[in-house]
Amino acid sequence: MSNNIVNLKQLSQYLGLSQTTVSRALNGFPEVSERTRKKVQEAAEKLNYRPSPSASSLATGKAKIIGHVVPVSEHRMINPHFSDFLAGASDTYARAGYDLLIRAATPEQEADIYRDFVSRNRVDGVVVHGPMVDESRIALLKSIGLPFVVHGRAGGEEHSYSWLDVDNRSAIEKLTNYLIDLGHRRIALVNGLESMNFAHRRRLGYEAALQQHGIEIDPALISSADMNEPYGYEATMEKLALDNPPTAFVYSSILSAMGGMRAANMHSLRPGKDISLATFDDQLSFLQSKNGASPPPYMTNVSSSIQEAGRRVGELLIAQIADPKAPPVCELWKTNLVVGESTGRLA
Amino acid sequence: MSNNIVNLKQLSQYLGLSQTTVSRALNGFPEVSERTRKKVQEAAEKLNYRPSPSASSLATGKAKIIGHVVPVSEHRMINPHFSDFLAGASDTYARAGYDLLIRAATPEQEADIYRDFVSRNRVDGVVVHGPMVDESRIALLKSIGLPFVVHGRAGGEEHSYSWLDVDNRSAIEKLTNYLIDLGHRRIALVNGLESMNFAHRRRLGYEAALQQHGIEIDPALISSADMNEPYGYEATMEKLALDNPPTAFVYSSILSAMGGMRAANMHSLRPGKDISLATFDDQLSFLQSKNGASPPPYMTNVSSSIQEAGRRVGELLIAQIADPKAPPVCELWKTNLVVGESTGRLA
DNA sequence: TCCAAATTCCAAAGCGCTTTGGATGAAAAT
DNA sequence: ATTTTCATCCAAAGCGCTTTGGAATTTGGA
Repeated sequence: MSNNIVNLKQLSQYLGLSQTTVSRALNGFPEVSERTRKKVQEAAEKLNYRPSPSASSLATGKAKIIGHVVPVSEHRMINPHFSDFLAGASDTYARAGYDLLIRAATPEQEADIYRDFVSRNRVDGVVVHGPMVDESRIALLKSIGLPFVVHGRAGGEEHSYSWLDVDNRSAIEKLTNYLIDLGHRRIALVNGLESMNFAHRRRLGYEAALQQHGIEIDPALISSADMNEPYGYEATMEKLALDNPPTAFVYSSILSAMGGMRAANMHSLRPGKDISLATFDDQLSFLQSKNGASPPPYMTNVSSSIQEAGRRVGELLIAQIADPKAPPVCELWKTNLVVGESTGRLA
Repeated sequence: MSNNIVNLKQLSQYLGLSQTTVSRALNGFPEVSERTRKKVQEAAEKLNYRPSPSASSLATGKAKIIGHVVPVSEHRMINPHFSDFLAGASDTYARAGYDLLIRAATPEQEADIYRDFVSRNRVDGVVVHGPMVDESRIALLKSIGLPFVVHGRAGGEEHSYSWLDVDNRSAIEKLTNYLIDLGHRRIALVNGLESMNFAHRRRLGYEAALQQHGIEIDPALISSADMNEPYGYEATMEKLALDNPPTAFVYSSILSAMGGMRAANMHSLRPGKDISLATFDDQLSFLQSKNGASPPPYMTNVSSSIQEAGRRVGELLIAQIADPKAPPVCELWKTNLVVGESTGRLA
């Protein structure tokens, strides 16, 4: 097991060739004969040659790294959703020879970090997480020319940059409509932070469904916050305590839906009988059983794999880095309604 | 808003100084007068100078990056535990001017990746996740001289490298003893993968508690697998179906404990009355309410913040990188028993 | 006043790679 | 046999930073 570090110079001396030729042989350039190329490759293998990333990055201006800057604010972006996204993305990156770099930053630092990234090419591109309704990063990234793909999308002109999003609006509309079809009229929405675009769109879907059926929108039935279990619990408890409580709940995340289940248990309300619960499901892996049953298996949902989204966003970004002039790619993923046991006809 | 990229050469020309002096002024070397240093700093600020990471990395051999290689195997390491750990670690890194790099790898690739990391200093150090009972990475990292800190620890000689671990054995022993004190004799252990060191130690703690009270260890009451919700559910259901089912359960993770709660509900067993559930709790943030109540709040547990662990491991690693000759630091974190409502005296 | 010791600064040599602009020799064309 | 091509290969110039080994200037002691 030799840990000897060999550099290009030594390798080329060993081979009796110039650095140029060795470099070209290794990087697949055509102006080197196949015979030499093979010889070079074998020697590189044998001497355990590995090019220095900083040196080649310095020479080429390419870092072979993709950046993720995650806000460290009140609403934490590093959560189970994020790790599942990463799991998908990092897999794509690894296959393509890219590394994944994470930088924690306060929202105020974020712009500066992008500048830092691009000015000295620490990374070749970034993925933008959690676009807001009022999003400023996109314009910034465009202006400084750093390749990026947005997970989600902003409002406004949508085809001027690459993004991958779930059709949040129609997903929640579907879910809400289903509950209405079951006879429910008092339907609560336990939403994510509505300053974020995805939550905003979900709200629109919810409202559209109600309006289509002439149901009045009751602000008391809607809440918006960072999606986690305790929030789902609190929001559900609160609404169940109303004089005229909802008979059905729509959750923006499986995490808050779990809190909702807990609240229902607390009130001895049986999901699917005394109360109906439906949720958007990101197919978080820690809730996934090997045999593929969607858990909690009895929960009515619309779902979309955030891990697959990570994988795909990675692909889009790498493609864009390879060809920065290519037109932006926008993908809108549809969701399917899966009926579980947590919803039932209004008694 | 100038995005002009200025390099050292241009900055020094602008200042009428040599690159040497400018570099030294910026990096706080003593052989430059305070007056020039101030002038240089102001100019750097004004021209928006940012040193190129690849260039300085090439020149110094320091990457200012910390690596995390995560296995992409059957048992996914990228899970809510991991993201919470990252949240802590990345915060430490950001403060110290380090970036966090993640590389996904199959277990077979892992050794090769470490070599790759060190041979061309892509990273300055790594954190080792999920040490196994039979751990080979530690010896490897020592031999190639890449600074590392282990989250958890391996067996064998323990003070030859830096680690931070929870006292898993005593934690689970405490939990089990508590259940025994409540009168339980049939106690199940829903453990993590026992090829991993932490789970192995937890098993030892469980067995120790039983043995202290002369309770026979029943293999049928013990299971070991990747810790997630469905597994917790399945394992619990399975054991409840035994002829002589357990009256209490110890879970290795809140994730599987949640599955256990679901199974209990399924059997209409009221936690704390008909059945007792206790768990190890990593204080995952998505289960944490703002006001600090530990959720599910009614669950008896021993807990330790994995996010804090991430923060601390980051500190240890950065300290070690700064002074590679310093002796290894080992921290063993104790846990406290928190009695909730999910456990009760055996009826 | 003069010389030794600080103090402050600089030119130039790397770090390890890529890439430009030839050079060399062999094969093909005249 | 002489010129043109083509296929191979190479020397050397960067990429942007750090750092070595002095040089120039200032300071302080005799």
